[in-house]
Amino acid sequence: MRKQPRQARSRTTVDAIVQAGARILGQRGWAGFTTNAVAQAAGVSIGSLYQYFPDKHALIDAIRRQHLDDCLSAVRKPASGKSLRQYVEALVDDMIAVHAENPGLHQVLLDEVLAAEGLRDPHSAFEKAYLGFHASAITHYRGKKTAATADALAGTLVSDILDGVIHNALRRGELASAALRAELVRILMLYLTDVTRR
Amino acid sequence: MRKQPRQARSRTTVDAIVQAGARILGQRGWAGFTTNAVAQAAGVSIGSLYQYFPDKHALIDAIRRQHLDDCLSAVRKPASGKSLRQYVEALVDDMIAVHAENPGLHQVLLDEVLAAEGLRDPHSAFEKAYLGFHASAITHYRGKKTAATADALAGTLVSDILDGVIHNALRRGELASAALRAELVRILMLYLTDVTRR
Amino acid sequence: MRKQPRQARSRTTVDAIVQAGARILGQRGWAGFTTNAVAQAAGVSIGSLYQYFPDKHALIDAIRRQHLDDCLSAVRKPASGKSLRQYVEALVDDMIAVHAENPGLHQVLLDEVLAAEGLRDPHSAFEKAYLGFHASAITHYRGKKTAATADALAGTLVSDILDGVIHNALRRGELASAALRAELVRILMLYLTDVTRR
Amino acid sequence: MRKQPRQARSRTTVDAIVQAGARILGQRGWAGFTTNAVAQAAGVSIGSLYQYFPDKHALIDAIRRQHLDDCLSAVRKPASGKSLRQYVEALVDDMIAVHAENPGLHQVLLDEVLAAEGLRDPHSAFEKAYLGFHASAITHYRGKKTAATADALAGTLVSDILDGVIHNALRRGELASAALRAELVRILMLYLTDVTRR
DNA sequence: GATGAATGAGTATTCATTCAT
DNA sequence: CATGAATGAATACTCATTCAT
Repeated sequence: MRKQPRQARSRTTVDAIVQAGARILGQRGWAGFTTNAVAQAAGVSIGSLYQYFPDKHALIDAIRRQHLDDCLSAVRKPASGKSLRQYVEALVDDMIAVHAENPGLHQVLLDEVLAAEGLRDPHSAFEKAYLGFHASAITHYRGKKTAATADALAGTLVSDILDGVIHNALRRGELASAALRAELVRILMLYLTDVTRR
Repeated sequence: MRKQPRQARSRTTVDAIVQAGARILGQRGWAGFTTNAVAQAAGVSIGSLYQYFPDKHALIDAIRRQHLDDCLSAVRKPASGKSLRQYVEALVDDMIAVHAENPGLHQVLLDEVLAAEGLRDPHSAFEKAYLGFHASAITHYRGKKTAATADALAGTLVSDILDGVIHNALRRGELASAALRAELVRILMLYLTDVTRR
Repeated sequence: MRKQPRQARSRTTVDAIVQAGARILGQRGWAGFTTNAVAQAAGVSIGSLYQYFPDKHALIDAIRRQHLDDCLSAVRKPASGKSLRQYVEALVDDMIAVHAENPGLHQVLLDEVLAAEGLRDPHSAFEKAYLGFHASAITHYRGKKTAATADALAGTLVSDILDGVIHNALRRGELASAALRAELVRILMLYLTDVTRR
Repeated sequence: MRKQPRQARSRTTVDAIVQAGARILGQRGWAGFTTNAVAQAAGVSIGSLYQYFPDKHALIDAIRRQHLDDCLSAVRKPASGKSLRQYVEALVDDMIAVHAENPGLHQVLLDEVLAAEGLRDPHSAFEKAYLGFHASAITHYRGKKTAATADALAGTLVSDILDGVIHNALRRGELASAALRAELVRILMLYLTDVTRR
């Protein structure tokens, strides 16, 4: 960001811009996401937008950062005290909930923005943290001996399966399907049971 | 297409345009995909491009059509005569192979183009055919009693798992990983064994 | 024209092009008048069109020449043997008839083409001939003493009045109005009676 | 217009664009009237032009609107207090004056723009107002009984005669001719005297 | 701090014209 | 003679970004 908002007033402005940006991105997609449109939707002049964000890129980053934080909190919940089934069900339900909230935004951020912006950075701090949480949950259920590499791999698979299934369900408008939710739980149970038993 | 190429010469031109378009889309992404850039990369004047494609959209369509045909042929292979394990291994290997060929293009076509073009049609003829092949393979391994709905759901899950895992591996540059390939086979075996036994 | 059509076959081609051009100009206006469109409408390749007409300009010229010849024949009819009223009525009726025939073409040729092409040459052979016929008719009705300058001026006025009234009636779609025809006759009678009496 | 100019600065810009547009249209005709040319002539960037006019069409409209207002004011002068001769002379002189001012613009707006833009709307508010003024002046001179239809027709004829004669004089570069002016007055006097006496 | 007018490089698209076959 | 594929200059229009007020 170009300048840190010091007064409460500008704090509000920045928030308005980020929120308006998220809304526009979700509703109109990448093509409709223009800085002028965002500024107008935020009820702010284009000049003000550029006072806080040096360029379009920075604005996208801010939107994504906020979005990823929301996602992260869905997998950050500790596994301890839950059975494997309870953990998997909570995980699936939380991920579905996060994506159901603002479907458009999720899709665009993952689909368009990453690619369009050339920010496909697969080793971002976020992704590391994200996959790390999955891995440590698996380690937790394994019990005796540690198998860090195997758990990391399994965590990645779990994440990718969730991503693939939810993402495509979103595309097909079937995210609310109970059958799909049950099948997703079943697959992850089969896989994680097998992994933690090995 | 605006006009059918009659002479061999123009057939060549059209092919060159589509190929150049696919290359540019894969390498520079949606943002770098301009009609002028494609024409230049194809070694053709911009006028020639518009002689065959009425607009940018039509060119994208042609590129996608060709790409989807390639994808489809990976799952069209009959399951009969193979054990479930053989089928799954072939499926995984074929899908990985198709995506390894021109990584960028796949990602862009799935990620950006669908969204940017507003063509997120989840009920396209292609998708129906694609999911249909998965479902019928599952039916094949089930044996006795038919369970069309369940097989369709399972087929969708298989497709989405493959998509999620391969897609993200592509992003991380780990598509060639043997460990990942093995894990993918394992998951699908676990799932399909369970499904066909039920 | 680039080359004189010698064989009957090419004579036909040239005619087809000119007719197709007139049709397109009348129907689609100046904006829709493209060389490719004319060639296609004429059932001829664009290459053939350029074999006979060096450029678009030459094609327009040919169309106009033909059209002006049609117009000219409406005022070329001799005045002798008719009363002034008979002459005026014939003149008005002929002019209306010529314009009613292919309304679009007339309008475009006068309105768009002249200006668009920079061919506003007010001293063209055609215009001289055209105004000359008007003037000599007036001289015919004057009787005794000649007044060449005055007759030329009056001829011009008659021509311009006809042009203005018919042209605007065409625009308003009221060319068939009997009231308008009567009023036009009345004006010209009033004027010419006054002129030839002076 | 796309956006209302709020600051004085942008008011100036809009005026400059409209004036430059009128100048270019008059001098170079429809063909030379490109948005880039207008912007350059106005000493303004092409972006600024599009900030106020959504497209070329809107710019033309603005130019025409201004022009028609000028024309209208020439026939809006009340007839009361003048003799018929005085009225006709004033009318002819005003119309000639209006057209002499920026000859090219008038011609292009009437000839090319109307046709090229498909705006040949013969029942525009402007035309109605315009013809209405002519008609009411005639009614004024008629005296006793009203004859609305006849006066409307006569008004149309007066307008068309003026249009035809002035328009063609402009084409021939003879708009300043005193002889022509006298002849025009004579015709209108003959006609209106006859009409109002009936 | 906020505003919005101004900028101009860049994009899709058209169409008159040429020339190899 | 005829064809139509190829050309590319030109045009309308967008949008990220700057800066005077």
